[in-house]
Parts: sequence; C-alpha cells; structure tokens
Amino acid sequence: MSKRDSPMVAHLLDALEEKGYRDTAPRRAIVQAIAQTEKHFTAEDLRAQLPEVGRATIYRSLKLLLDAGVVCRVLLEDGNLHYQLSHRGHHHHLLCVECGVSEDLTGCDIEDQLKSVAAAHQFQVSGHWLEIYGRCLNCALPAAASL
Amino acid sequence: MSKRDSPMVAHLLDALEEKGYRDTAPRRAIVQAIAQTEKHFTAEDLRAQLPEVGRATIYRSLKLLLDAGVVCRVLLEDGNLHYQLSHRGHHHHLLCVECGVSEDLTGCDIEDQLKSVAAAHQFQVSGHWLEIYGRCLNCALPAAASL
DNA sequence: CATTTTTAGATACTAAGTATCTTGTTAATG
DNA sequence: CATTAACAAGATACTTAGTATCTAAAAATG
Repeated sequence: MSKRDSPMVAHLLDALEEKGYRDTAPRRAIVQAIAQTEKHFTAEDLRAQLPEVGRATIYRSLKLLLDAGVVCRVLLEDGNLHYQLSHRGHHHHLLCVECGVSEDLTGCDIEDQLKSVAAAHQFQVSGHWLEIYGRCLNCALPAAASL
Repeated sequence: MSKRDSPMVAHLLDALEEKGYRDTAPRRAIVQAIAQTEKHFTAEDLRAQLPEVGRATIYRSLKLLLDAGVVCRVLLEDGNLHYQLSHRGHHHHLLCVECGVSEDLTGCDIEDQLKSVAAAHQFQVSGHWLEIYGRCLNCALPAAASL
C-alpha cells in the first residue's frame, strides 16, 4: 500500500499530467495496477483488482491513458480487445497465445512493404493494424521438449 | 421477394450445406441480405433489415457462415469488429475508411516477411491479423481534386 | 473563502454476443 | 405414411465492454 511509486507509475502519471489531467487517488490506484502487469488486461480485470474504484472511473481513465499514448489496445486472436502498457509510439506486437506476454516490434520494414503493396492496388494507406500470434521462446521450448 | 436466387446466395447456402447445415427460410433470408452488400456490416445491421428473423438466429447463422468460411470478420480502425463476405481463404483487407468497401489482399509476401521478422525474435508464429486502412481509388480522387 | 472546473461514483443504457429453454420443423426410418 | 429423433427458431435472460447522464465531491483559482 505505502510502497513508493515505481518509475513506471511516475511515468504514467506524468503522461496524464502532460495532457492536463490531474493526479488523483483513483487514477493513481489504476495506474499502479497497470504498472504491475506486463501482460494485457481488460477493464474488468482492473475492476476486480480495484473494487473501491468506480466502474466509470476505470473506463474513463483507460481512455485517458490511451489518449496519452501510454496504454494501447491489443487484438487477441479471438477478436477480443485488451489493454496493455505501451512502451513506444506506433508499433506491433508479437503476442504469445500461451502466456500472454507480448514483445514490441518496431523499426521493421513492414510499413514500407504495406505502402508498396497498397500502391499497386492504387490504395492510399492511412493506417493499419497488425498483430502476430504465436509462442514466445519460453513457451515454445517446453512444448518442443515434450515431443 | 420472389427474385431468383443469385449465384452468391446459392454459393453461401451450398457452403452451409457442405457443413451439414440445412437450407431454411431464415437462413436464406440472412444469406440474401448478406449477398446484397459488398460492404462490411454488423449483426444489428442485418437485424434492422430482417425484423422477422429472431436475434439469436441471426447471431447463430453468422457463426455458421464464419465457420463455413464464407463470411469473415474485419477489424475497423476504431476497434469495432464487423462482418463481410469472404471470397477466399486467408487474406487481408485494404479497407476504405470513406466508403467501407474493402479489397482483398492475397498472394503478397507479407507472410514470409512476418516469419523472418519473428524468427529474429525467436518467436514461433501461429497466426496473425492485418488490416490496412485508407482510401480506395474512388474515394481518394475527389479528395485530391478538391485541393 | 467563494466560484469555477475537474473528477468521481452511481446508475441507466447500448451494443455485441452467449446460454438456455420451449416450441416448431424437417428428415430419416420402420 | 406415421413416428420419432435431430435440428433449427424464437423468446428471453444474461454477460461483457463500453458510453451517457447526472449529482456530488474535490481541486484550483481569483
């Protein structure tokens, strides 16, 4: 409870502040909960962890954090959208279907390729969404070993 | 009403039959409505068009059509999932944010590239989801002309 | 310290989808 | 062709994710 704010918590609160949003107790609680998970989560997951915070507040805060760019949405293989800490700007995810951990993909040449493919179709690209599903090293190894 | 079944309608019903599902009046109505749209749609869009068909039947039939592979889901830029006629197996969409029409992308080398990118991260790819947003030729032209 | 702005929480509502149950239809089979 | 078993439809209730609205409580500010 009285644990000192982690750098991540401070970073998230700073991002809110930069957008003109106040640092309040419920937001701090939400941000602390988020900072503790590396995996993706849903608004309801947060709610279960923070029964003292109102439902609307959780949804509102998630929207603020999305808006501030410090949280992003991940599309799961089944079509469900979850939330996740966002470390960088635009990026893609290598999402492990086993453990839920995701690795960011940046600086790859996918963007360029999209542009050329789309150009061939005379299509003017304004954005895209890419998720890659599979198994991370940790989850792939035990599966291979047990064969 | 008494319009003869289009080839598309026949194709969709065939796909259901192949999976062992019957050709019934409600399913025929749903399939006819779907065959008439090239754009993506929601279950509620169908419901508005087919007030005589029960809600559950619409959702159930959509699931059957997805299962049969003749309808697919498209992720909109805002995170909403819509449905759409699926012409081929696995493919991606160039989705026009203006008119909603989508063009299929097949036979491109994105898959290969994903594999090599993932391999570099020691990630074992099992699937992916890619949507590309922008303007189709028809919608891009007027915008450019009015500059 | 009064006033304005922001935020919180409660609550109701919408949208998308699932689950369950009863009834109706269809198809298979004796 | 009548019976029965399988399948499908529709109603309804419930779940999940999210939005909208309203009132009250906090903060910031003059």
